[in-house]
Amino acid sequence: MSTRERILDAAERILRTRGVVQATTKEIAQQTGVSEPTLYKYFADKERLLLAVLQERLPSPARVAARPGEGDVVANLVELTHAMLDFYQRSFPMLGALLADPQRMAAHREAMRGLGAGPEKALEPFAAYLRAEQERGRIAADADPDACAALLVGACFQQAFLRLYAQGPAATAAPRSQAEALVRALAGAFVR
Amino acid sequence: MSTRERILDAAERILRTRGVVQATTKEIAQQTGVSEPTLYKYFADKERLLLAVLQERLPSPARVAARPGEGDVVANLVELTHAMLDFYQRSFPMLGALLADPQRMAAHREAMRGLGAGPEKALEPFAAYLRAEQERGRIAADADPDACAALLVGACFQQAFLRLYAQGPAATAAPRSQAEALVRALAGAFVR
DNA sequence: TGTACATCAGTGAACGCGCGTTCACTGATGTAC
DNA sequence: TGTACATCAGTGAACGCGCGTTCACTGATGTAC
Repeated sequence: MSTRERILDAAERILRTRGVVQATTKEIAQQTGVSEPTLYKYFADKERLLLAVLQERLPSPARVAARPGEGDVVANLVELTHAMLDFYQRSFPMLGALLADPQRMAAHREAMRGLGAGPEKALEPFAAYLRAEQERGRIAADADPDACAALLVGACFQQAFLRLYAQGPAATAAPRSQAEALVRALAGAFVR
Repeated sequence: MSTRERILDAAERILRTRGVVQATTKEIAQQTGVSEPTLYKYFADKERLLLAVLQERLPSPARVAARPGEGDVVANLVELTHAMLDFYQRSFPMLGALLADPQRMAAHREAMRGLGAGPEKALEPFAAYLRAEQERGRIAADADPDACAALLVGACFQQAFLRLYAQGPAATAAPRSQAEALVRALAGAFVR
């Protein structure tokens, strides 16, 4: 693995487990196993290093795997929701680096816009799946796929935060039953 | 207003608009209109000052105003949801100070526990309202008030974040139509 | 009422530390002939 | 094949700056007699 990748790995790990405050050049270099000047061979300054971590290691969530029309709609949604809970729990600590500094957040937003990515894109695959099932008539025709996606994904987002808040960086994964409860509560609204 | 309050005001304002990174003792003192040593007359160190801001200025959301049994359930929920969107949008930037440092988050959690408060409490009034309406038969008996609250409040939480991400610290308030869409999507599940 | 002293909010100036960053360098590997 | 040089990843040591924090102090207000 290239040194650059190892640096990003180390920085990501520190961001996740110890927060931006602790993400010093000294710490990142140490965890990478190189000297501090080496960081500057690969990144212009610390800010660019952090932005690179946030761009390259804050991926869109695992692509929605469920195939519309196959299996049970509720079961598929539970699967997706469970994955989403896990995804947000893993990536939430990194959002701290964005919220800690609006200028950094703006820089990240611009960079993501150039790539057609960003946190708002996390809702889309969910909404797309719902729309596809709707076309197949497995979901009520008057349901609002975007709003339903916002409800489910939003709940995952917050529940992930609350879990992290309660348990800290070493929080265990949310149980499947939590995803089931959320989907069941929503499903009454549109599943046929 | 006491100096202590003015210090907290200034620190809160900086946290909201410019992030923890910019929340230096120099900046806080300047915005308060006092010298830096004055901060130490009221707080043992900077960390305690920040914790005080996070404890005293990250209140529980406006108490749920809707009276169960009165008015229209959907209309009441829209009102609450709209208020919730606004509440999270205003308080989200301060979460950055918590996510930036897990130790700070742990300290905050312990302090909140002592007060019987914390971010997980934001769901409760919502769930309580739903339960009360359920007892009155205005909501389906088999609905899950806690899960429904998690969906609605969670969506507010994430939508507030996305709005801040897109617009920065000076983000405008979410339109009522957004609250309506969320409530309508969920209401099909349980409103009688 | 005046005088002597105590209390207390607030300050200017200084301090040390740790941070991000740069400098001049080394040692290994590749390349030309 | 050996020799001379170029390239390049990585480093030890140092630097300056800004941060949080402390010191010894001031000036206003309250209190006793």
